[in-house]
This record gives sequence, structure tokens and C-alpha cells, in this order.
Amino acid sequence: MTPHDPAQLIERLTRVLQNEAHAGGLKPTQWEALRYLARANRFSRTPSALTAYLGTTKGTVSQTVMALERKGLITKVSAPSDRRQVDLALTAAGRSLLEEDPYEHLSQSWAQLDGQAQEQLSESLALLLQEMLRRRKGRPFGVCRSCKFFRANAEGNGRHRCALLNQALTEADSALICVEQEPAG
Amino acid sequence: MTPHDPAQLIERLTRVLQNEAHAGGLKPTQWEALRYLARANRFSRTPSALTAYLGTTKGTVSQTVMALERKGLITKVSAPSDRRQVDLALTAAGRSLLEEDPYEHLSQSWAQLDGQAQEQLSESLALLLQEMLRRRKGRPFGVCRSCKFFRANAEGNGRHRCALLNQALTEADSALICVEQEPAG
DNA sequence: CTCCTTTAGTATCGACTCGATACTTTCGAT
DNA sequence: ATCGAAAGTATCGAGTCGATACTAAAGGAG
Repeated sequence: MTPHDPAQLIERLTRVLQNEAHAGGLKPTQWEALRYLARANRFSRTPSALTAYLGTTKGTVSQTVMALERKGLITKVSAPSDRRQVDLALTAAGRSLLEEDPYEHLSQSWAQLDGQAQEQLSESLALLLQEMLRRRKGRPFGVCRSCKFFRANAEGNGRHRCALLNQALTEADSALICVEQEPAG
Repeated sequence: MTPHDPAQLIERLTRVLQNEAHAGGLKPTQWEALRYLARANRFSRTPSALTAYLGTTKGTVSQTVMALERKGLITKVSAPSDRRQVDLALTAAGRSLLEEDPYEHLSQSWAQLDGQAQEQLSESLALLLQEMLRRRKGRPFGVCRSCKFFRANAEGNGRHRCALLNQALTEADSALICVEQEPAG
């Protein structure tokens, strides 16, 4: 009964998910921005990076960011190193709201599947996404540690290094999403 | 490197897809409505059914439908049996525009995967969607033939029957999506 | 050091989605 | 004949989104 082509399944899943993402007084895009900021490293918590992540335009992101700030979920601070940039950070309220993330339902449903189905889904989905991004030439937004510029323990004492930005990285840094990330060969 | 939880993968895939769905002068929702109408059977090509499918409200769907009509992609005809209802139908232009459906990229990317990954993805995704819908208590919108009210060949001569609506069904009907569909036990 | 270009963000417009509410028309059941 | 439910439409406000125009700061090149 299930269509062989998963495009229809993904289309349907996407729609169900988008409907759920109107909870908690936020819009789907606002949830996505909030999630991103919670997972992005310090080089990547700017409106520019968010623009690249969401794949829209500066103007739209500017509005979304203003809405989140108005709701008290994030703060905007002009970057000391470059005063054109704005550092975005989650407030305590923002972090606590994320615990009601409607996407948790998705993880819960996934958790209901048996072990083999879970494994299969994760693997095949990763391949599909990779293929989509390859076509689109979009940035992968992977975690720091898997980047080709990541130099493990290059600073000693368990401190790593980014060979692109020439910055020291903590263990915590290396687990976060980075705009500049390029998968290691 | 890939997160074990596929929620992030699906979130990302969804976003990439939504960005692509702004092509051809249509909005993502308009594409979805067009796709639905192309695949829905005659009991299901109404604003009500479309509302249930999209999971939004009557008002929103009314606007989307008006936009598609304005663009010459669908026609609206008051139903003869019940004059409250409106029958929606794709025009030739609508059908031809669907050949440029941005979701084709998704099918193409899927086609790039090897046979096993394709199989795994379809199966696991179907399970996940089923689980999501079970939680949401949303209608599955499956094809007519897989419904518990479907009576194969009940009219003879390869004509089938819907035991819910008491209507004869052609072979073509039975392959289409139905609002009333409930999976056979 | 001054021009000039690039980069980061904001401001604003128009089209659209979306939830919510109020309304009209039609059907059906009592 | 009446009343209530169902199918759509109309309209409002908030938000997304692309597009364009704008400001301010940084980084050269001379």
C-alpha cells in the first residue's frame, strides 16, 4: 500500500511536522532559528550564519531575529571584534522553551521503531540529505569535530584548534554546529 | 559524524525542500495543493478534503484555492449533488506545471541511492509517518484500494465498490488518494 | 591617509500562509 | 417549517519570504 517512492512520504511527514511547529507561541521558522542557535558554536551564532542555515535572505532573518528578541528568547550583542556583526545568544527563557520543542514528537515516534528500523532510517536519511545538499551546493552545517580544518588536541591539554579561523577550541566547541564546516576527506 | 537521532536530519531536509518549493511562481503550500489535487479521487477534490490534508483551516485553504484559480491552474465548479460543495480540478496548465514540480529533485536524489538504501528508507519512513499520524490522530490519506471499505470487483467487469459511500469505482479511481480512506485491517 | 569596495544588518513593500472569528448558503433531520 | 450542522467565503493581525534600497563598519589599494 505504501508508495515505493518516498518523496510522497517525506512530503506528508513534512506537512504534519510543520503543523505541529505552530505550538508554544512560535512559528515554525522561529523554532528552527531557536534550535539552530542552541546548537551553533560561537563563530556561527550570527544573523549571517542563520541566513545561510535557513536558506533565506538577510531581510527575513532580521525580522525573525527581532521577533525572538521581542519575545525575550534571545539577546543581541554587537560583536567586539567586528562591530558590524551581531552575536546572538539564547536567554534562560529561550533555553527553557526549547524543552517544549514540538520536534520532540518526531524523536519520540522514532524511538518507537525497532532497533533495525531506527538504524536504517538514520543511515539512509543521512545519505539522502547529503545527496540533496550536493545538488544544491548548500553548506552542510556539520559539527566542528568532523571538519577538515579541525586539529584535534593541537593546543594540548585536550584543547583543539580550528585551522581555518586560527582559534582555540574547547571540547564543548567541537561538538557544535559551524557555518564554516567542511567534511573531512 | 551523523547525529544518531534522525530528527535533525529530517529538520534539515525539510528546510532544504521548503526552499526549493518556491520555484515556478508558486509557494510551497500551493505546490502541495496542486500535487494533492492531481492524486486525489473524485470524493476528495474539495476544499474540505484539502483542508484536512494540509492540516490547516478552511479560511487559509480558501485563499490558496483562489490563488491557484487566479493563476489558471485549477477550476472551481459547484458540485451538482450538493451545492455547498465545490469540485476542484486541475487545468491543462496545472497538469503541465506539475512536470516542473521541485519535489522531483527529491525523487532524483533518492534514485541515486543504492537499492538497499532505497528500500530501507521507504520502509522505515512509512513506519515513522504511521507512528506520527497515530499520535496526531490525523487521517492517513491512503489510496482507495488499501481501504477497509474497498470491495474489489464487487460490481463485476473489473469495477469495484466503495462500501462507505456506496459508489462504483473504476480501476483508475482505486489508485487515487481518498479523504475517507481507512487502512484495511 | 583617503577613496573604494565588500560585508553585516536594517527598513520597507507586496504577495502569501496561517489561526481566529464572523458570516452566508445549503442540506438534512426533526 | 424550523433548527442545527456543514461547506465555503470574508476579513484581521502576525509572520514568512523575495526583492530592493539603505546604513555602518571593515579592509584594501593607491
